[in-house]
Amino acid sequence: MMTLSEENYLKAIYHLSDTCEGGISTNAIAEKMNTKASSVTDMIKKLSEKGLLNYKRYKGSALTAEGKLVAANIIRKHRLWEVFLVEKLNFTWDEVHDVAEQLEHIKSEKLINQLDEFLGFPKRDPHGDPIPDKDGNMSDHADVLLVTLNKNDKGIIVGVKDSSSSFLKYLDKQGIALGKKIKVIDKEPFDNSMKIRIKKEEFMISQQIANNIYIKK
Amino acid sequence: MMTLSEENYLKAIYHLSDTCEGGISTNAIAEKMNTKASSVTDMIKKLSEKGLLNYKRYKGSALTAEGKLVAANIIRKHRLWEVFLVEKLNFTWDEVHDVAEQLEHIKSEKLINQLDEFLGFPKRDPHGDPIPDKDGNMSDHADVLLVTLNKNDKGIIVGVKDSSSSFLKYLDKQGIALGKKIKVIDKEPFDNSMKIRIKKEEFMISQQIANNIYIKK
DNA sequence: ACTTATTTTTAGTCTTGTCTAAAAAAATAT
DNA sequence: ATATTTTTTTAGACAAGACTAAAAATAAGT
Repeated sequence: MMTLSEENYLKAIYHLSDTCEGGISTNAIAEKMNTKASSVTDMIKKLSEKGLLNYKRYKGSALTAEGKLVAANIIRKHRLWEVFLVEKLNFTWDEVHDVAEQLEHIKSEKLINQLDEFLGFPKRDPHGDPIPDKDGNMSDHADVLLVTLNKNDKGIIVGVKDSSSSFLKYLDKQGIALGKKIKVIDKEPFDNSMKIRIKKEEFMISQQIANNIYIKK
Repeated sequence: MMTLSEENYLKAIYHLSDTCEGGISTNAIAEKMNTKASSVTDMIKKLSEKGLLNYKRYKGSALTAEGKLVAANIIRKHRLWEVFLVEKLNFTWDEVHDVAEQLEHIKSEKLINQLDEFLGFPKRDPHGDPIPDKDGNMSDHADVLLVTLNKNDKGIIVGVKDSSSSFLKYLDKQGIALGKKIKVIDKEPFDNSMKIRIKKEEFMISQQIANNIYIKK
């Protein structure tokens, strides 16, 4: 049986593996977990002994197949609960994260599979992130970041990279939501800011914003 | 903020206060919590310092008003989740307890109030136990145990005292469910076993069974 | 009342997960 | 190549919550 802390470490390492290739550094984990490197070293030893990750002193860590499966399962739970909160309990997409962070640790196979069915086997969470299946497989974010589009390109908004409450609230205010059609009216080469059109309305967004929105072309 | 362990102690003491009047003994708590008396002493001190219960060495413990409120809130969450599991996720009434035991510790005011609304503000959980409102008030079990009925008495099954999986499965097998009309055909004075009728069907039940079923006359 | 039994508390230890401070290994710079 | 900086690990300590063993307070028995 997995402790709460172990689960959180696995999840963090899984997410870090997405961006960085190769072994994950102890410091990177410490930063993500808001803890100290020495604490990470201890936990890494423990997870390593359990066969959930591979690690040699002073080299980075990498999840084993089993470790990945456990992590994907936690993420599956997190994202299914997020769908539940938004679709059934009227939460907004910027409110769900903290609660899902708790719910993801509830242990019951039946619970999560029934929840999946109850929600109609959703493929994405409210932020557009893919929901892994029972075996940890999920449709990749093959989609592209808005910032990579050029003048006159069109697409559909399918996800966000940053799920912070403040970012999501900004999007709500601008009328930027998943599923909306978007067209790049103009792009400023100097700072990569762009003028976009959503539903007849045109406005400017900075590169920082465009860098956190996924588009399906 | 309340730890998981503190919450479980409060809940246990709250439940014990239902049956026993007066201060709850350290040993009684230890037994209910499956732990040792010495551990209970430590926790009692902690809860006492937090103003959640009153205690003097070698005397029993009793929850303060605030302690009761906290406990009732945990029970509220537990029972609402049980309703959710049975009504929405197709759990049977003997499967819900362990999962609800985990879910009851999720911290989010909004979550529980939205869940309450989503379920249609239920008044009872799947075992017939009353669900406290936000202020900790709940309709009492003014109902009577089946064992107290006499020959030819009639009533409606409204709850169970024992919620163990084995007991609930036995009831399912016998066709004994909440809401069913019941009539006492005969009662054996020697061992208090009774012959009862539910839906034209008559059968015998022992005192032990009759002692764990609540009836509304 | 005084001895015996029970209950409760204290004292000290253990585990998990954290921390700080210092040592060791690896990476970088000159 | 050697000195310096950065990263990682070790060593030792601490808090929460549990345990065991023993002491202290209360209750019961005769």
